[in-house]
Amino acid sequence: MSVGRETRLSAWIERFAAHFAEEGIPLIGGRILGYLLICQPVERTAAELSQELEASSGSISTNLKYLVNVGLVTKRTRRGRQAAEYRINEKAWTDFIQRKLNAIASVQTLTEDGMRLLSGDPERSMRLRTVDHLYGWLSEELPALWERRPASPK
Amino acid sequence: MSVGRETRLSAWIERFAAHFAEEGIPLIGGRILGYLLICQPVERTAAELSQELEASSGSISTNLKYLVNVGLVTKRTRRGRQAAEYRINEKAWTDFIQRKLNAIASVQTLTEDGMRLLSGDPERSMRLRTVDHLYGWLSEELPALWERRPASPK
DNA sequence: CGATGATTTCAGTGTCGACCGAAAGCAGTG
DNA sequence: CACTGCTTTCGGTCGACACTGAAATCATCG
Repeated sequence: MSVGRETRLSAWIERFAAHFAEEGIPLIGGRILGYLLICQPVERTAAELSQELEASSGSISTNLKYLVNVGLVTKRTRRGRQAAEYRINEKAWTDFIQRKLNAIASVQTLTEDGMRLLSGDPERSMRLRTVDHLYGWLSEELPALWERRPASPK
Repeated sequence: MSVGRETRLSAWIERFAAHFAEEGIPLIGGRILGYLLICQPVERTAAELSQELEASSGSISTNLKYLVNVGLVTKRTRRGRQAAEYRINEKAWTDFIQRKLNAIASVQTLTEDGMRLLSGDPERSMRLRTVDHLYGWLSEELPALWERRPASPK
């Protein structure tokens, strides 16, 4: 007997959340993200998320605040509605990824500073030089690559 | 009165360790890494590291094991020496960085799977599609970029 | 085969952060 | 202005994990 689509979708959400948990995003935050990417309709209130993801209202609140803060989720309030509605902000994923690439490239400032401290001692700076060389290249190429990123599909 | 070079180097090590702590590497592990990148001579025993970095023998042992495991540090034992010597393995930084790039690109398998689960429902897969599009591009370009990485300096 | 000096193991401690749920706060409505 | 949801705040719990230091283990040497 085969499992239903919704079951498989919630398993997918869990995998999705697990991935981002490894990157430091709280599990519940990752679940919200995954859920908002595939739910229908696209907007949900905090209460609905709490129900659907079986998480406390407090956790939902904290994580929504965080996600709204980094821009991945947007909050919308409407006159005549006491409940705010949250939805995915697809646009923000570019910034999100860019931050990750920058984090990698930023090691270069570290290695560069180290090289400076070791200047005049080529013997001793050998090891750092190898590492600095690599990161130097990355800090050139990653931003350049990023510039060439494609526009969203139509 | 100006601070000595060694003082500034140990401040650098601390900054270095702090950076990698954000990426999930234990503080002491990061210190070992930074220290081994700039110490003279290049090899140190666990006992020396423990002294120099003011960390317990246990922490040093655990972290060295981890670093040797991921390849960033190599262990060398010598006949007639009871103490093993540890040193930086510059070569391993390429793998280390590659793993990071792969981690980013690997989200694509996630979005791809999600798209599959939503096939036949274009309306609902809109949001995921945007994200999948971006990661699809990355999972093409990052490995390609990486292929073009420069060789180590002479 | 002790003795020595090093490393690893391990139990215990402290810290930190995710999560919960109750209480307070905040619209919007009759 | 009280009432009805919904949201945020906040104290408290729990589990993970980095770190320590002592004890066990291991390798080399006399």
